[in-house]
This record gives sequence, structure tokens and C-alpha cells, in this order.
Amino acid sequence: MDSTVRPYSQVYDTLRKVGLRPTRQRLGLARLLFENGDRHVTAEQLHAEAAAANLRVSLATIYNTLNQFTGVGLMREVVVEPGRSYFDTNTTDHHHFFHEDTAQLQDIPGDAISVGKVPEPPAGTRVERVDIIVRIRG
Amino acid sequence: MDSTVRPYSQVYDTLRKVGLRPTRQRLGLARLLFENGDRHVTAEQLHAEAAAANLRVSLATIYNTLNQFTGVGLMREVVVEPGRSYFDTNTTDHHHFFHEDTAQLQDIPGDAISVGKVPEPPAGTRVERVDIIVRIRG
DNA sequence: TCAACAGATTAGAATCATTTTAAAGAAGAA
DNA sequence: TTCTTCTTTAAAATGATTCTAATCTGTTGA
Repeated sequence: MDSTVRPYSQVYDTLRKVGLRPTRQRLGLARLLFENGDRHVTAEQLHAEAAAANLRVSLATIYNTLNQFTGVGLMREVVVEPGRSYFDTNTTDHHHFFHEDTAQLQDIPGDAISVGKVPEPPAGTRVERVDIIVRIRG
Repeated sequence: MDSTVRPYSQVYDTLRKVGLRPTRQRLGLARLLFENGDRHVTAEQLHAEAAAANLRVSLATIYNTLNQFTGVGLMREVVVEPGRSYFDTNTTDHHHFFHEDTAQLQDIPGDAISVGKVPEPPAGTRVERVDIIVRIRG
């Protein structure tokens, strides 16, 4: 459990658990994503960050990896802007502030906001998820 | 006030009011959008619809027009899917169901849903708007 | 240990929605 | 009518994302 001695063991186990081969790229990206608290990243941002961390990963792999992590439930996709996708490492039930000026996402703690009345979904449908975006400006 | 005699007068006045020249294209699109109840359209959809109605408009103009209408407050943009924008003719305070299967948007009447606790925005920011998307499946 | 296979990565091309460009066309004022 | 300004348009450009086909790497079983 000593991360200075076995720095990759946690993300390694995580990847095994979800059935993704722990490759160099996935391990590196997983560390960037999951060992720095809750994060909201775009593909481009993560790509730049990987480069800065000396991790050589193609943009295609960044996209593959973000989609795979999202597919297995390690991340969530948040849609707030046309033409750009954000990925969130916090998969617990929560909502978001979106800073319109800086295009930054920020978690709203799960209990700081709630839906008053949940409306009845149309006949024959079920609610999959409720997303609340509070758009703010500086 | 007789729309069979002066079919364009309403949208004509609307365009004048917001300071947009009532051109053939804008008049035609405004009629499609505002004379058929509350609507949610993508640029492509509106383009197809215009063609079906024998209104010759380029896709660039569709985009220009939707953005202008949104800019002057005649419509609202709704972001629910990465890579596609929806425009809503209903500008009153309300939220949306999004059918994940069919990619259709549907209004939730303003009083059928509400935010319980509105969270305090981060220091130095103000709330611009709150968007709730209830994602549903068939 | 290592061969062999399935799965992963990659550069580059392709795609899709949207915006820009620059040229030609139409609306409004005088 | 004429001039000016705003619009429209086809076509090119852009930007994010996905696909393709070739190469590479983990994993497994002998």
C-alpha cells in the first residue's frame, strides 16, 4: 500500500478489476486522472498533461481511454458546451457549476443541490439520469 | 390579424422588433419555428424542413439565423449531446426530458420540476442560468 | 522462457457539425 | 433610383472526434 514503493499498484488493480489491460498508456493516464482528486478534463487537456508528465500517448488513445473509462463506470461524461466533451472522475451522484467565462467545470457537492419535484417521465420511459448544470459568470 | 390574408405580418413584426431585417429567409424560417408551437430543432433538421417547405436557404444561413434568433432572445440553445446543438423556441423558464434512444428533446413544464436547494455560487460569481436535463429511455 | 494470439496503440485519413471567407444579392433611406 | 449597409451563399476552413490499417505489446499456455 506504500505508493512510493509500488506507485502503480492501485491503478493497476483498478484496471484489472474492470477488465482493461494495464498498458503503459492506460496506467499513466489513470494515475493522472485518479491520483489527483476529483477532476474534469477534456481530451486535449489530458493530452497536454500527459505530454508534460513525459507520458507519450497519442490523442487517439486519449479518446479511446476516456471512452473506455467512462464505459466501465470509472468516469462520467458531462456535456455543457457544444463541440466539447468533459470527463469527470467523480462518479458519485452530484451536479455541476459551469464557469461560462473560463469554461471550467466544478462539482456541486451531492447534498448542496437537489431536484425538488422529479417529474413523471413520459409513458413507457424510465429516468436514466438527471443532470443539473448551474451556469455561472465571474 | 387574419393570417390567411397577411400570413407574414406576425413574424415580420417580430423581426423588426428585435432589429433583424425581415428577409425572405428569416421570415420563412421564423414561420417554421414560431407558428408551430414549441419546437426543438437542430440546424440540419430545420434545413431539411425548409427544403420540404420549398424555402431555399443555405445551411450557413440556417446557422446564422439560429444563432441570431438565440442572440436576441427569440430562442434558447440546449446542449445535451456532444457534437450537436438543439435550439428551443420556448424561452420561458423550463427544463427538458432528453430521450436517449431517439435523441429527441421534450419540454418539462416549468412547474413540474424545480431545484430544491439552489447552491451558493462560488465567491465572485453569479448564477446565469440553471439547466436540468432528465435523461430517459424507452 | 517464449511463441502465438488477442487486444492496444498509433499516425494519418476521414467524418461531422459548425464557422469563416469573400463575392454577389437584397433591403432601406434619401 | 441610387447608394449604403446588411444578408446570403458556395466553398473552404476549422475543430473535435472517430476510423483505418499497420505495428506493437500483454497475456497465456506449452
